[in-house]
Amino acid sequence: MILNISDDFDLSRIAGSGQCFRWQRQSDESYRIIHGQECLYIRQTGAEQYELDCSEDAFSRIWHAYFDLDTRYAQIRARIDSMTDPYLAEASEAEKGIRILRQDPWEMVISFIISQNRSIPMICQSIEALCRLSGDARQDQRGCLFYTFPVPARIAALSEAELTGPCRLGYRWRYVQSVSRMAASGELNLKEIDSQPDDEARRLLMSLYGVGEKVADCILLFGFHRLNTLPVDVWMKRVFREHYISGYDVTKHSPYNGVYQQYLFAHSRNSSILHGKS
DNA sequence: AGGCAGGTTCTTA
DNA sequence: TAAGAACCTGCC
Repeated sequence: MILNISDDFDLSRIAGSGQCFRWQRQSDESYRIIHGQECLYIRQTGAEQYELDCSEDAFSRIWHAYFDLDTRYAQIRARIDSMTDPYLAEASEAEKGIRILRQDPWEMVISFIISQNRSIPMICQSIEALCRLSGDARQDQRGCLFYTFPVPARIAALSEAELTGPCRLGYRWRYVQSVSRMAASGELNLKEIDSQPDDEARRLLMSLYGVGEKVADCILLFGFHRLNTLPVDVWMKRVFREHYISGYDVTKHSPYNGVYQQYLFAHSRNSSILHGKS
């Protein structure tokens, strides 16, 4: 189907934003996206026009929500005051097109535990191996095989050798196993966490083995769509150090601290790659 | 070849 | 309560 989107929507920026690890750029410029039991190919075909290889029905059932199309990111950007916050204004203009996807909470828990101390390509490799090992094989619209993200019990059933070998989790394998066992037994209930306010949900996530502040915040922002959550990693520390000497005012950026973080994070990485830092 | 990376845990004071 | 070491692994 052909879709018109007038709000911010940039596939390559979303793909590179560090929130999703199962987007694959194809040779024809489209992206293959795996989400739940589904696989989607999407390609930009005009200024505001996109081609999706799914039915109208599948789009309104699944992908509309996944891309968070009910949220107006241009409006969220418009709240930024370029007089008092020139750096965020610059970053949001440069990185316009990023959205916060509504991804599966369980997938986000495991993905961000795996993400610690690693680069994006390495995270993608590990997740792909994990899905290949314990997800369900399915065939996509183009006849290619893809693997769904494994449910807790399936990950819990994997051995140390499988988690450290093909999945290359290293010392993180214990974290992944522990959380998977808890989720499989019901001791960890993500729906229940989702019903809690931000600070309580954060506290519960941080009680999990292998989940510290940064990972908990990523899960809140990308898994539970808590748009006011501000994950702070080395890139954000650099932003604060170099551009917010007198302090970063979270109150001023509420309730969209998480969205603004995405602009600042992406801009920091992109300009440092441009200037050959890193 | 040794340091470092998008982080957390565990140990020690 | 806070600082420091250890941890997988790949890359420079």
